[in-house]
Amino acid sequence: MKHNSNVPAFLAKLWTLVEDADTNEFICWSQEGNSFLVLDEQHFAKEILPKFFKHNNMASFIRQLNMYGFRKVMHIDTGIVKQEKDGPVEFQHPYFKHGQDNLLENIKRKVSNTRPEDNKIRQEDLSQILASVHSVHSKQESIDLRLGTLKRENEALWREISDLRQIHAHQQQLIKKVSGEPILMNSNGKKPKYIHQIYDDKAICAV
Amino acid sequence: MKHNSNVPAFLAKLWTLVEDADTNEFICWSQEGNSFLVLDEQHFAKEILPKFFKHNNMASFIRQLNMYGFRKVMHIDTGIVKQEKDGPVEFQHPYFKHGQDNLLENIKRKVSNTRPEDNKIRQEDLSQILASVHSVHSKQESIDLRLGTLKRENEALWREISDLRQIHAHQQQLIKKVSGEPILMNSNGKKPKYIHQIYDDKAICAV
DNA sequence: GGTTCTAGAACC
DNA sequence: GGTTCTAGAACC
Repeated sequence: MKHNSNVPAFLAKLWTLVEDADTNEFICWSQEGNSFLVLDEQHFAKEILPKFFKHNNMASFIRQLNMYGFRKVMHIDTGIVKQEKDGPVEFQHPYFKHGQDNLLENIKRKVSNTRPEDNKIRQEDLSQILASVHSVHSKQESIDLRLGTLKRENEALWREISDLRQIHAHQQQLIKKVSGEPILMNSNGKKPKYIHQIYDDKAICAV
Repeated sequence: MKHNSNVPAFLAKLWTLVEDADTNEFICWSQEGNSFLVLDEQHFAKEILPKFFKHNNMASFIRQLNMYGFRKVMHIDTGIVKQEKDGPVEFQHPYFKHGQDNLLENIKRKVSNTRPEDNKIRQEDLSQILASVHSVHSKQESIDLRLGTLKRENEALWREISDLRQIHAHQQQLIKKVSGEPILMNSNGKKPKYIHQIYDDKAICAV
């Protein structure tokens, strides 16, 4: 293995440990070479681990293995035979294989605080969204009020226009009767534009 | 200790284990009696644990302790003296005290999936809120359109009324000129109600 | 990045 | 509720 490679210290030490024939009594490659076995857990933890790491706890060793994506190899019981409780522990990683130290650089330490940060962001999002909902809801209420006012005003306007048109028609009739010709001009000298003409080409939906 | 009490099996076994003078060599009360010590972790795990539990793993024992709220007692290093790595492990719980088995019933196993459920609920809330926001937003857009339409219609109506009033006024003048008296009645025989009278007591805000 | 204590989650 | 494997988080 290249010692100047970018392989983390833990992986380099683990590789050395498993490769080293002197410690094969306690930790070694499996038959297939795609996993490693710890044969005497107690002795391995107390005697071998401190020679490579700053502790002698199997738990810390396993924590590191999991941190780098190693998985314990479960020995499924084939039928009746009960799995021996004190058998060797076996760990495996797709890029940790006998004789293929070039794969080691593919093993990545799991990065922390991805989920905690996500949760915090989610919390902030939640607050922002709630504030936004309340804001939109308030505006909607005021718009609804305004809409109701406008609608009533509008209806009143239509009624007044209806009334005014009738008055106008009656006056027209009256004037026609007395003068013989209708008056259609307003003060601007232009023919008035009726509302139904303005909206002839637009659909007016009900409120 | 009452054997018919509602104390979980783990706590009952742990209490027995710590109390039992025969195992004091491996697990016993601390001097003050407010914590317990495991003196020879390796022997304790492999020889004592399986006599009380269905395993011989210190990790499983510690997992249970944590599950019931026990905390490891940390031995702070006073200054220069380095803490011995292989000293006894010590665990403590406010309701686990020498000679006070009546307190045991206060020790509660931590219930699981409180946080996961919270997160799931939060996720569901988030989805519902987002859907709600989109719904309200859509409605707001349609109301805005409707409001714009009504506003323009309203303005056109005001203009037409203005025109009609002018026409009416001119006609009045004309009729007055020719007949000597004004015509104010519409076809219903009632006096028309002008829009400014309807809204005299209401403030009309701008859109 | 390493070590330690505690917790989550799956399985029994 | 117990056991096991893995992960979170704090501290170094």
